[in-house]
Amino acid sequence: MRLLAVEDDPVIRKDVKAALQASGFHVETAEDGEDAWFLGDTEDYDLVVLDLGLPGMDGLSVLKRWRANGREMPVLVLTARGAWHERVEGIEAGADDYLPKPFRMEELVARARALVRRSVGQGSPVQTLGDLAIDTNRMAVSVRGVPVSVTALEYRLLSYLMLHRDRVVPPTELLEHLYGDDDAREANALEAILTRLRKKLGAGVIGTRRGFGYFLDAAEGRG
Amino acid sequence: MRLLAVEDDPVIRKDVKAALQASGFHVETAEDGEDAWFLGDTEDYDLVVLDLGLPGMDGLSVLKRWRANGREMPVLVLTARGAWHERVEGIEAGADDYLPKPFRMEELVARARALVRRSVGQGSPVQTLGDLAIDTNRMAVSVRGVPVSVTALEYRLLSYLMLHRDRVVPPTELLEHLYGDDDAREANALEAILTRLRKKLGAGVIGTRRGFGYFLDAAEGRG
DNA sequence: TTTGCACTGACAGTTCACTGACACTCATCG
DNA sequence: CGATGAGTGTCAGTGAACTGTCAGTGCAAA
Repeated sequence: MRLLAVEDDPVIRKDVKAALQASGFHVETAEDGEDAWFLGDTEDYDLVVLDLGLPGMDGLSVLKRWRANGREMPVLVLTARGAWHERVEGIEAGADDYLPKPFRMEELVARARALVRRSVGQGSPVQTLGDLAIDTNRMAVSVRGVPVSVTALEYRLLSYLMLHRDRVVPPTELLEHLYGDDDAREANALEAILTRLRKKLGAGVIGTRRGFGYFLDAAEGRG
Repeated sequence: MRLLAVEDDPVIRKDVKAALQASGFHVETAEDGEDAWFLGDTEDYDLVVLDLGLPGMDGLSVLKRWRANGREMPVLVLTARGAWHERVEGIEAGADDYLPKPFRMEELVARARALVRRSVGQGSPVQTLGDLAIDTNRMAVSVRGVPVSVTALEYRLLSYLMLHRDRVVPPTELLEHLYGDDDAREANALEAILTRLRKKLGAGVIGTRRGFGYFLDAAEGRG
């Protein structure tokens, strides 16, 4: 899960980042409206947490410009306490949820998860790409219809690649997703998981772009 | 059965909670629309009892937002006496049943049970999966037609797995369902119940997906 | 050819789930 | 009131599955 947190207060920003990272998000941050707008417009995030009170371009304007440019990622807006007009304007500008300050970190995490679940979990719980199929309800994986037994880490790695099927995912990002910053492992741990997973799935499912990262190979099985 | 009761009047809330707990529901409560919406959007309930007259966000808005977000749990709406327009609006907003105030607690319990039964079993109170059969009226369990005597906790665990037969249920969720957030037990308590239950049901009924959770094994007895 | 990233198999430590034993609580009954 | 038994949580031990590390190999890019 790739997430952008936009918050100008360095203390809150640090706390928010820590809490979201602890619950498995890969968190990037922006401090002002200009940076936020640029990142949100050029990068692909699964979720954006956006403070409305920002220096430079204010949050509402950022959100409106994203939506005007067709950026559809879910956005969770942080508003000052009691600022009802901000909430209404936020919803109208295209926010998917709002959270009034001050808030407990657990609440932020819960809402973030709910938003992601909602945006991801629409439609069939079975995602397919080429010969590969992942049933996110049963945590089950199959290739060409044949069930493949995968472990917890293997499954998380695979579903992350499936979620970001449209790009090459760097190993650092995969490591962060699997372990978080807290207990970092060596890069080789990731390679070990990949080796085992490839042995189970067969060749050609997970591709490598040397120096950049890994990706799901859609060409396999041509469709 | 996990249930959310939304009611601002503390006296009624207490009575409702007591009555529903006495009939076997695990009851959580919310006092205003904001809390209700958040809980209903982030937690998984088997039933919601919702008073329409609430401070903050009113009940109808809460219900509409749940449905707009794809939350499908059955909702029983409580309306003021004679407020016909509220009932109509409630049904249109996605309520599954309504109950005009004042009401007798027995009636509330009866309707709550009916709603859960309707949403779970398609009319029949007996649900089957593979060799397993659960009679939700009698709280009776049988395997291959042979009655099995189960305790209260075992039954609740089993019926919850039956309710969510289409997915793997994490142990944390099972713990929440069995005990609620209030008095948490160690994960081992769950495993103890599972061991006893499996001994009664025989092998192959309840499956484990290591690192994810538990599920009812439909393949057993093939049908 | 050189360089360095990526891959692999083997191994060992760790974690996870399961299980039996025991203790505690509570209701029932004499 | 005390005995009894069912139900259930906790503890501790076990075995198996999982996974990180290591050491060595392969291979792509420059």
